[in-house]
Amino acid sequence: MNTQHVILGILHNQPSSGYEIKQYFEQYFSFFFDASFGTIYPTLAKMEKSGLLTKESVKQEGKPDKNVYSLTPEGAAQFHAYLMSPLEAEVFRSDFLMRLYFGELADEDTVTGWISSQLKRKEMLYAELQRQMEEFGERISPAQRLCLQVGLVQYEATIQLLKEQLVRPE
Amino acid sequence: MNTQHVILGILHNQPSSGYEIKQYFEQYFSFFFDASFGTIYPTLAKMEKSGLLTKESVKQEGKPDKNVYSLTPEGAAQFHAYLMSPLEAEVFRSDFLMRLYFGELADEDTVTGWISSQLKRKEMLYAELQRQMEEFGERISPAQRLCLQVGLVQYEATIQLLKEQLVRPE
DNA sequence: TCAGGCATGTAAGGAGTTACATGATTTA
DNA sequence: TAAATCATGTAACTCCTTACATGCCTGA
Repeated sequence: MNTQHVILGILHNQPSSGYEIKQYFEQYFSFFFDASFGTIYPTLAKMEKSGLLTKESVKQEGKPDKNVYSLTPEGAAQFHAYLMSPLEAEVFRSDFLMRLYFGELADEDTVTGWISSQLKRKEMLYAELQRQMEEFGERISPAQRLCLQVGLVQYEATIQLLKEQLVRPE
Repeated sequence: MNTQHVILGILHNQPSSGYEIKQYFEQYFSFFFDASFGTIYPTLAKMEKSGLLTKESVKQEGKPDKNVYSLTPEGAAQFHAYLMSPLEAEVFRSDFLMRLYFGELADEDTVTGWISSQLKRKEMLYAELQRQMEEFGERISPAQRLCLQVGLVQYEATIQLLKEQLVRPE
């Protein structure tokens, strides 16, 4: 799974510009994927060149023009091929856990600082997912709901554990 | 946090060869970090060149020679500088969640297949963490124990949710 | 008039993977 | 003698990020 696959998926739902694709990432699945403009724009250009997308310039009122991309039949086929390909392993890399692992080498206050800032982050992400579940929970597909739930239960479990740890460290 | 920092941490505990460092990754924190030989060996060479490590060739009985690396004072200083630097955000990229998100575009059996293979993976990782907790739980530091616990509670929560989903999909 | 949002792009570089290449020793 | 484990390394490539560059429009 790479940026190209995600772009295919988004454009399968509706034609969009690079800017809109980035907003989509941030709104709907920032918790398990992200990509910068420095990836998105070159990827779109490459995909158009290889025939997966078509570009159309669209004029807007009170805003700059935008390039709206749509899937070609080849683009749609490529996306379905991705969905049929073997599931890839998740990538998880945690600076927080690495520091905990080597925590003996730092003083206690430093370790507590890591735990409380990690807790704060998780709480913010959790609140954002809850907001999304309240806002979209009724309208989205069962699979999309499960997607949100996976995030929610993971954050819940982590938040609870980290809170306990701060109350009675040991 | 990158491979260099992790190598510094491991060598802080004990001098090791590249091969041993890789084994260490796999045994103790494969669930939140990994790196291939193609990263480890060039990184070790670079670190030696820049004065963070010293290399010593060690002969072994019934095995090829190995290059054992040790931290220099500059290496130790660099590691402590890393521990004092701001905590970085976790990186999480999930092919599984991405597919769920676009799940309407695949048929129901395919989605069920993703869920059950994801469940199987998580169960294996969970079993491995449990084994580690039983084997090392008494001997490791509180911070290292917390590290394992974070993995355990996240996997537990996810496994439970995915199981429910397979029993009564909706 | 200036900050902020909208919009697109490029260039340089960092970090990592996979595949290849080599070769010793041990065990079945 | 073949497979598995131990051990080190390189080369090509992929993918991505950051920083830079540009410019329009809106609202305070």
